[in-house]
Amino acid sequence: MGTEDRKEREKEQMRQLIIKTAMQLFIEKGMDNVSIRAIAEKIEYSPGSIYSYFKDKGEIIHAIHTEGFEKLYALQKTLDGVENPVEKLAQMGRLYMKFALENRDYYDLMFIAKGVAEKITEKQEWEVGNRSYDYLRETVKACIEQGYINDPNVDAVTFGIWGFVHGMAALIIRGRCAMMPEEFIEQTVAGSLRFMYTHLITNSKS
Amino acid sequence: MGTEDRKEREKEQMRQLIIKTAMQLFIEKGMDNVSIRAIAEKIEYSPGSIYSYFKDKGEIIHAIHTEGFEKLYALQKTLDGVENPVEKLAQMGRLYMKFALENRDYYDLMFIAKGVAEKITEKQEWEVGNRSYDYLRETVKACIEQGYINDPNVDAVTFGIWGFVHGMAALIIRGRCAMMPEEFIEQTVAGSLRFMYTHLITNSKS
DNA sequence: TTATATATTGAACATTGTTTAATTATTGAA
DNA sequence: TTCAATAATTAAACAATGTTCAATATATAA
Repeated sequence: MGTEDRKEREKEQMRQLIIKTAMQLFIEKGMDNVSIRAIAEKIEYSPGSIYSYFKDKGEIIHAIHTEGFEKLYALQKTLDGVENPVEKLAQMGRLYMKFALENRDYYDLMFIAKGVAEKITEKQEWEVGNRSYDYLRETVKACIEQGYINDPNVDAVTFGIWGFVHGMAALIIRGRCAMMPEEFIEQTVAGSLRFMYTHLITNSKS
Repeated sequence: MGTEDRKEREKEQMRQLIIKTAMQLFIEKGMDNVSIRAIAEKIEYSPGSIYSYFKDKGEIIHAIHTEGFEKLYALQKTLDGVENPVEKLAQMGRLYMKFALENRDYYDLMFIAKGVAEKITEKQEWEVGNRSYDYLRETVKACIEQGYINDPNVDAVTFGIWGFVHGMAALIIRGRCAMMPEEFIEQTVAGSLRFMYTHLITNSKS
């Protein structure tokens, strides 16, 4: 009797519906203005019901968080064919920034928001994130090995480059760019990325 | 009759007491676990009283936020005597990172936390922050003018360097560094800063 | 059909920021 | 000093939050 299986499937469907609805509301009303009650109302269930599908609100957020990492990794994988590691690094930087600015709620949850990382205790939970980090790290490693980056410390360079792109994204997303007019941000970021890749990498090969 | 003045002074004292107490509790219990009631209890006042000194909780947080910028700028000013702009930039990076990691609650409020920047509508409120940003910008400008940095776009370089240091700080403070063991973080950051300044600046003069 | 397991509900709880009417304390003039 | 006016403080209440739980409805298996 496949009843058990169907039940399982329905449960998973309900979980997905909750996640989807939560994300919709996140985008619509901002991450901090979405209550369990609002999610429940939108799917026409009682607030209490949510708790038979998720332990707490944090678990919903964490599910979205994981979804975001899937999306980001999928984007990174589109660079698989790029042979030159420097070119790959440059493209990855632009791609990462694009992802961050076009999916601000996802990005916020993944890399900025409080109370998300804190609840991850099992190592396996970080896997989706580590996968993306390793993708960057391998590219940096190739740059070093092929003499494009003149620094033997793979981890320091990788973390630095990640920090560089994340830093700009985070400052923009969290509204810390009052020193420049809104319409200049995009070109400034583009200039920063160009500056970084031009000087950090190309120049140091000579 | 100096009664008016004294009243004013007492009011200011009370404001300071509230801010001080709030900051204490922030450090003690974490920024998100401090309620108005907790602050009130600690200073042995009723919760309602707080509201005759601050419009709302955001105003308390904003006061601490401003205090943080004063501290940071004071630190930056200790570099006034450094003549070589590259040296100054390198020291500023280390100093900034040190400030961030040793005053995580302040730093969080200043550059990461939500709902702080959003409430700042008057331009003058950004002054404390802009002062610090300009200090960095002037140093970068000097580096460019003296040929240490080979890129004419002052704003792009400044924003990029800020993003670079902020990015690492933010990732650490918000617990996104699970890919490396805790005890490696410090040396990795030091390595990243060194990498940045070595390659971005010194090399590009030639 | 009936008993058992499951899903869902709505009310309740504690905690939050905030408001407000009532109370208490303080002040300046008579 | 006394007393009215001003200011400061309080306690109670409000609405909204995440979460729990006993009661109810539904679906399943015998």
